[in-house]
Amino acid sequence: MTIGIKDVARRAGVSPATVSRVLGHGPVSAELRDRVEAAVRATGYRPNLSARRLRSQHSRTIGLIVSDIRNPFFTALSRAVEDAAYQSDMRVVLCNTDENPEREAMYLRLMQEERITGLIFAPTKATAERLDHTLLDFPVVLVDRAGPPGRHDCVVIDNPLACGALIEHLWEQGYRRIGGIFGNTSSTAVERHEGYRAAMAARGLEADVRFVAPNAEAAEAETARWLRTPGRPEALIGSNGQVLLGMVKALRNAGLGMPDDMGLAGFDNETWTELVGPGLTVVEQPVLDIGRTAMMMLFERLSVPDLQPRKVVLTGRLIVRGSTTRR
Amino acid sequence: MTIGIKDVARRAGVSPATVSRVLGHGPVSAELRDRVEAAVRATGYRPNLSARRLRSQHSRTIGLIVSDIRNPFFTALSRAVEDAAYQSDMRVVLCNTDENPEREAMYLRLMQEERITGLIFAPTKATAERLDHTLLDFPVVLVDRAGPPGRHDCVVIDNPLACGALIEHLWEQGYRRIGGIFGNTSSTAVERHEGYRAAMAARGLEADVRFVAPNAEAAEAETARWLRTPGRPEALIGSNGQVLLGMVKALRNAGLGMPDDMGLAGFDNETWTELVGPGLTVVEQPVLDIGRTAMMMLFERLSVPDLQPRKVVLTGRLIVRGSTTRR
DNA sequence: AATGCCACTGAAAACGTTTTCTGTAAATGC
DNA sequence: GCATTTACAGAAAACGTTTTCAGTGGCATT
Repeated sequence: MTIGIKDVARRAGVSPATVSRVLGHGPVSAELRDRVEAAVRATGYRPNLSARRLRSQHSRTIGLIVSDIRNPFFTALSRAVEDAAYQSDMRVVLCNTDENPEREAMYLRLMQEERITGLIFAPTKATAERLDHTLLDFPVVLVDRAGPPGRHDCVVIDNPLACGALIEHLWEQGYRRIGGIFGNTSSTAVERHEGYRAAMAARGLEADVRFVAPNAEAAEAETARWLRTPGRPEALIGSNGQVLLGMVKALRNAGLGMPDDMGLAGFDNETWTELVGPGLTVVEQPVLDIGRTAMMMLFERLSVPDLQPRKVVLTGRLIVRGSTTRR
Repeated sequence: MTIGIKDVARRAGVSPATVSRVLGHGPVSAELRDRVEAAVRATGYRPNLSARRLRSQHSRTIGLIVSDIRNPFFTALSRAVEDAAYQSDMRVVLCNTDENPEREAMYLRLMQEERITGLIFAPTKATAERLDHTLLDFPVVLVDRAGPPGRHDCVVIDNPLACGALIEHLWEQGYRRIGGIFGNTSSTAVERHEGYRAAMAARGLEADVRFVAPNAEAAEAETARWLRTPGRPEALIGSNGQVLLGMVKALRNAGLGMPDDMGLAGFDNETWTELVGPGLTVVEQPVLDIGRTAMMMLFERLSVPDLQPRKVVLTGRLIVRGSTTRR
């Protein structure tokens, strides 16, 4: 049916082995190499990757499991990973879990069946804790979210530090009653929450928080509810870009202006954050670096499998905009 | 090394063929089926997809090639495609071309090597014209962008109509000198440009357009330049979400307010469009429908290969917001 | 009691490659 | 000038499945 390496071989008057060697940089004389290359062009031959992977026993594929590809943080991440992968002549298979542990399990199974060479993974808290690298036959690099210490390689940002910077900035701007809305599925939100709590406590301020599913709809609903309760905060922080987006919508619907009616700050320097109202104060995460670093760590682990698990901590950058600067 | 179907077979005391049949819904007695299933669980067996694909000669994989995964239109599309695919127990392999024909060619090659069962593709003008389904051994559905008429299945929106609605609305709001910024790589931008031109001509208005690479940076630069020239328009339209984003930034930098200093409208109802300034007037595309329809068409074509190429035209929805309502 | 059919099972071939193993001729070392 | 290495080429095995082919035994039909 479709043309295979044998057809090319016949046409070039050589054995299939020789064709394979030409394609795979084996030792072949110049003359035969020319003949084979001509035959490849003439026949329009395309290698069958399934056969190649089966025989050679490596898939040259890396898996990338994220919680939501519609979140710009993860799309940027996936671009970084993909670009790095293709430079090493590797494919990427990308999956969305919607923060759903069942889907995470299903995709982990898929990754095993694909016999991927390595995985980059942003897991929910639940599976991060359960995740056992001894059951997986490929290395894993956790990204954006850490698991239990010392179990997996991971690359994250310093969330407590970043949250501290956020609170310090709000404090300097004169905000005192500062509330927070945090996601309820990721270890990252937990860390940010702890950073928030510590920074508040250090200044003798009282913490006031809500937890929501980390998407805009949930965050908007929760914020709207909060705004209607008496004694609401003077400023709010949101634990990621999607949450922040929901909060902005709620403020807008409530007719509250930033920074005076309410200060607002959060995480992820998404394109729209500089455009909305007076601009949103955010902590920018070095997404591209996170992606590239994750790939590097993966490759290192592949070449030296029994390295100690390493944790790389990058740092976010505070971008101050009008949503929190009231004087 | 890793456990295969033979190991399962040995453990269950049956032949590999029987195990395969249990896994693949073949006819097997209840007793053996139980033994095999127990053995599968006990061994933790995971099928090898490469081997399976090689032998069975179908990959159960559909390809999705888009121009930029960071564009929310395409991420939404990819979610729709992915969800539909997984419901039919198919995988998706997703690729970014950056509107670069070389990358398009490379990914088309990859798709052949993966022996995908079908492709959903948003091509640049250049490759849409060259694309020859007779050279590809899988069906293709073009999406968002049409090729030469009658060559491929495709699903698009009615761009001239949508552009007409935009111009009509601006006309009603009293705008007369209306300029447009259009992408220079896609057939979609061409259609929108033509729709704009026709709608302007129908009202005796003079067209005034610029073409840019369809990304925010290029659009911002071009808009900034345009704003500095004398006799600038009273309103502008942008041919997609990224272009629109760049235009907003340029207006903001120039200190021009909407809708009075400048009216602004365009395509793609991205999350931020309702948040920026008085809200942006946009044509919303039914992305989810586009994705689902594309998958449906692909499946239909797979079951009835020699259908005539069909073009499905959906319609956009005009969402009027403050950026163009000045009274 | 012979025949045909059905439901199930195993042996073996097949999928399209890469890799190992074997062979040959030329080149090199003494 | 002989032995040994080197450089290349082909035959055949192997990768882990699915599928074809050929039974086998039981049951129903004549």
